[in-house]
Amino acid sequence: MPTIGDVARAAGVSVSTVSYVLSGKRTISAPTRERVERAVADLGYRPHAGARALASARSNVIALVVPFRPGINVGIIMQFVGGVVTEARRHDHDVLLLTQDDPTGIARIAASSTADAVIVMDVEADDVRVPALRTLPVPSVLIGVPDDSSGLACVDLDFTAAGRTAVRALAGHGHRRVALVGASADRLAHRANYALRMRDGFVQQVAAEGVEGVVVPAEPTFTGGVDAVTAVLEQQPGTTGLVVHNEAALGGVLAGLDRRRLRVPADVSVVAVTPADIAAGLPLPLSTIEVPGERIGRIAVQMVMQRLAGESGAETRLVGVDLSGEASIAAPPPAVRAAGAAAG
Amino acid sequence: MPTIGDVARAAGVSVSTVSYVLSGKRTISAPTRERVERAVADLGYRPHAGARALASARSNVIALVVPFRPGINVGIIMQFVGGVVTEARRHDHDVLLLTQDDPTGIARIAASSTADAVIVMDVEADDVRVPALRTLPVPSVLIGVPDDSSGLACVDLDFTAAGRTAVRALAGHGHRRVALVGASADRLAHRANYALRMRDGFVQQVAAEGVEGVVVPAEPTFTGGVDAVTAVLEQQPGTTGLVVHNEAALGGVLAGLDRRRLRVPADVSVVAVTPADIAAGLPLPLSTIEVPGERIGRIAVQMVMQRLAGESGAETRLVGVDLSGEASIAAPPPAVRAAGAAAG
DNA sequence: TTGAAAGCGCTAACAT
DNA sequence: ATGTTAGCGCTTTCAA
Repeated sequence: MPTIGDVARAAGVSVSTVSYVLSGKRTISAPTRERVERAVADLGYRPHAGARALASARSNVIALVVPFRPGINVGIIMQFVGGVVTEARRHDHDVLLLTQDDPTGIARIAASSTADAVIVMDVEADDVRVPALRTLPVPSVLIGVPDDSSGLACVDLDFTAAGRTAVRALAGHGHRRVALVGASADRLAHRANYALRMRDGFVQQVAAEGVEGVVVPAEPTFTGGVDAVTAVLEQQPGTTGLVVHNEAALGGVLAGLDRRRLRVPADVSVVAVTPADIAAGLPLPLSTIEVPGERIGRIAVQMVMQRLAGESGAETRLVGVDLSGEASIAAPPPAVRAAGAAAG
Repeated sequence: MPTIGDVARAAGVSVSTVSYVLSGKRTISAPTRERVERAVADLGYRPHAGARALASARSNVIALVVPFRPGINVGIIMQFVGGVVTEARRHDHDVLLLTQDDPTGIARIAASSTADAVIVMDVEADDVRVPALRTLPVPSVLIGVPDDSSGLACVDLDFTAAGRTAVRALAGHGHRRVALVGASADRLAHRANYALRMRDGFVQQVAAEGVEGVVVPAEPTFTGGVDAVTAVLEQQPGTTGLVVHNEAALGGVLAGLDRRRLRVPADVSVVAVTPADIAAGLPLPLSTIEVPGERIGRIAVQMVMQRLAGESGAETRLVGVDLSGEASIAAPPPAVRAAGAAAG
């Protein structure tokens, strides 16, 4: 591999000139720049990443902590990751993968200057990693919002708004009994922040609308969705509106309804909170509140870059929600509406 | 951040002694080692990754090229990635994420000594990246086998054997008309190697058993599975055995059968080629040929480590398959069997 | 506008 | 068994 010295020799300049041509931190005469650029191209020169990191105290690497535990919706994870990697490359950074179950990973990466910053996915409300992030020698950005977000940079979809928006839409069409088919029991037990906030928004708007509502966890599998439908109808007979915040269970939910001869939306209205491509793969067009995973990943990187540039500190950014269309929302069937009113 | 010099001073030894204690490349007296280790712990010292990479010509990073294109089964991807990261950490390496659609990524990472080796996932039969891998200045390992694997290190499930095993099991139970519900048309068009080899194995064994078979692509969605069932029954009426090699469509396939009142396995036998956890999430117990994604990821890392140690060169490792149980395989229904025999 | 040279923190000869 | 020191390849003062 050629070094910066080889390039300098080939171009007939000093190594510092080559360095400055590459970094653009000094004005260089056009002829000199050209000679250097030609030499770089001819030799196929790439700066040695380690040497650069050592001299500049910047690795140009972002560490990303990805959850691999079961009960995780892999689809949305991949979207986040894709957004992070793409945006990082736009800022000339690479992404280093860390897993949740490597407890010392973050500290190791930061203390060894392997990465300039850390992005942590799937943050729990009382996440044990959060206190350590506050004292980390490199900036960090969380995807998700812990209970105590003081001093932290967080970004996520506004799940509370998602819950409220979904219920508002259903209630607006006359539904009086609604249900949230949400994250798995395991995720709730771990207090996954998105699951809690979704539930809060759902519950708040149920109260605000004066309707009845139940919250049912679902395993992120086909079977989980089928079982959730059963649970909903047992726990709250006459439910006509479903909010499904569990992409992996969505197929099962629709199958469960189908199996009971419940048509969507004639008998039951459904609002899906899911990445767009998952919704597109389902047998029915669905009214969807999109979870823009890729976009959130990109924002996380932008927040990292701001912090590496010394701008801004603690901040929570909640991406707004948007309910697309009325493909799977309609008024509840008259019979049930009457029954619901009678029961209420 | 403390440096190796700070540790040396605190322990009252030279920097090289600290370095050797850390690397274990020299025998150190017990008392000295203890003093150094204590100083390392007290100061919370971590070697600077860039400095180490510069001095040792080793970054201790493996680059992993992950596909993010649509039509990809994210579940299996995540399994590979999890296996790679876990095993890499066991060997004191970190994993850098590269995406398929960063065409210069591999060359950049290798030429800049950012990574010591590259693992490439989702290799296509005539993958354009393959020639470049042969001349890369760092070792590479492919997950998947291209048409011309000369000079390369490859690992994958033995998909040909998977196809044959599935057909053999179905034919052994008396099925005369079988179908492969495989990868998406898009993946086939790109000549994804696993899809081709699965198809080859299926076709070979269909011929060997003297039965009839069709191959139907399926989009990796619920709808894709439903549609595939329709296509199978149109293209080959009386089909009683299904081999499904498309985890994301599996739920849809079962739903499609259910919708036609075809019971599994009383009317139709099903062999699923899928990661174990996907099969576990489905409404029926399925006879499964497991795709051991995590294990293959681990093997890829082990192959990397061998090559970094200077051992072994070109090699293709095909992980053997195993058909678990007969939960969803039974003899075909008599009526159909007779019809099949009549038609054959 | 350019060059010379002092580090950055570590590894691995080369000494002893 | 341990210490000394010359680099590794780059960035960035300090000079000119």
